[in-house]
Amino acid sequence: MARRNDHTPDELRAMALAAAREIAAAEGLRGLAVRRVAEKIGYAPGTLYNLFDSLDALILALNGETLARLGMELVRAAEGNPAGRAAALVDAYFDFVERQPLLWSVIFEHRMPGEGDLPAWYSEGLSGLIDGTVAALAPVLGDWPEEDRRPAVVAMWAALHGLSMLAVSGKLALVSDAPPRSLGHLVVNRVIGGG
Amino acid sequence: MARRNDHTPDELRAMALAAAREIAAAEGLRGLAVRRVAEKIGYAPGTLYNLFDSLDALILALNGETLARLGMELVRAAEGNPAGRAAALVDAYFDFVERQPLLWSVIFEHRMPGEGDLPAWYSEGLSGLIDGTVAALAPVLGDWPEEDRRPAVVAMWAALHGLSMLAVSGKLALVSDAPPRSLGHLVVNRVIGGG
DNA sequence: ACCTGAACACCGTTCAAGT
DNA sequence: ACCTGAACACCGTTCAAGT
Repeated sequence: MARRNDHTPDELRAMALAAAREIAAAEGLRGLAVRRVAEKIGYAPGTLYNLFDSLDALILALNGETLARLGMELVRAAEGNPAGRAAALVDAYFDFVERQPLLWSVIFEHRMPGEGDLPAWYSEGLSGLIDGTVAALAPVLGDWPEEDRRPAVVAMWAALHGLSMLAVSGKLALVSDAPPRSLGHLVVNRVIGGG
Repeated sequence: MARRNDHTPDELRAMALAAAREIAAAEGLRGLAVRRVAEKIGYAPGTLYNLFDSLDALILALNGETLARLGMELVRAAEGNPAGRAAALVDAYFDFVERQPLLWSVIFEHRMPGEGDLPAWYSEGLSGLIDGTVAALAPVLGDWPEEDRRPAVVAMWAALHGLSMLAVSGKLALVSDAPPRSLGHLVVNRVIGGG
C-alpha cells in the first residue's frame, strides 16, 4: 500500500479539520482522538502525522479556525450603528457560543503540554480580534485615553470568555438564574459602556 | 492478596486526593491518571474504584478541595477594612492562582462527560463562595438594590476566572502587557467599585 | 470486605515496509 | 513521496480470584 494521492496535502488538512470539528461539536474534547479523525476521513492514523505535528497541533488548528469564524461574525455584528455596537458584539458572541457549545469549549479545555508556547499565527489571530474590537468600539470609547482602551477590551473579552466557559461547563447555572448573555451585557456595560 | 486494612476508607480517600493534588500541581490535568495516583499511594488501580466512582469523580473531589482552599483564603482576605475589601479579594485570588497555576487550571480544563450534572455538594460550595462575597462586599454595595448584587458578584467572579484561565493557558500574555492581576482590579473596579 | 492483577477496549506516536 | 499497519507504551474500567 501507499501513495494513493487521492488528495493534496491541503485537501487532507481541510478534511481532517472538518472531521475534527464534527467530532468536537458532538462530543467535545473528550471524543477528539487521532484514530477517530483518521477513520472519519478514511486514512490510517499515521497519515495525520504527515499533516500535523501532533494531536495538540491539530486541536490548535481547529481552535484557530473556530476563533476565525467567531471573528467574522463579530465583524459583521459591529457593522451596525456605533451606539449599539457593544451590545451587538455581546449578542453575536453568545449566539456563536450557544450554537456550538462543545466546539467552543475545546478552546478552553485544551492546553498545550509543557511550557506550551503557542504559535505566532495563533497570537496574531487573538491580537486581531482585540484590535478589531478596539477599532469597532472607538465611537463608544470616544473620550477614553488611548492607553486605557486595550486593557479594557482585553478585560471585557476575558470576562465574556469566563462567562461562556462557566456556562458551557454547567457551573454558571448553579449560582445564577440570569442567562449568561445578560451577565455579559452587564459586564460590558460596566467595563466599556453602551452595552 | 487482599484486605490489607492498612488504612480506613477516609484515610485512603485523603491519600488519593493528596497524591492527585501533587500530580496536578506539577503536571496539570494531563498527568492526572488513575494508575499514577494508585502507584503514588501504593495500591492497585482497582482500589481507587472502591473510593471514587470514576476518575471524573476523583477530579471533581480534588476541584472541590481546591475551591474550598481558595474560599478560606478569600474569607481571610475579606477581614480587612470594608473600603479595601474588593481589592483585597482580587489580590488574594491571584495570589492563590499564581501559587499553583496548574492545579488551578484543572478546575477549568475538566468537564464532566455527557450531560455532566454536577453533584449537590459542588453546587453548594460555589453558592457559598458567591454568597460570602456578596456579604463581604455589602459595605461597598451599600446603595445597590438587593436584586442587583448577586448578578454583579457572579459576573465579577466569571471575569476573574476568565482572566486567570487565559493567563494560566498563556493566552492572556499574547494580547496584553498588563499583568492579569491589574486587569482583575480594573474589572472589579468597574463592576463592583472600590477595587 | 477489601484488594489484587489480569483482561478489555481504547489511547498517541513511531516507523519499517510497501508502492 | 506517501501511506499503511503493526508495534510500543500508555490509558480508564471491570471483575474473578484470593485472603
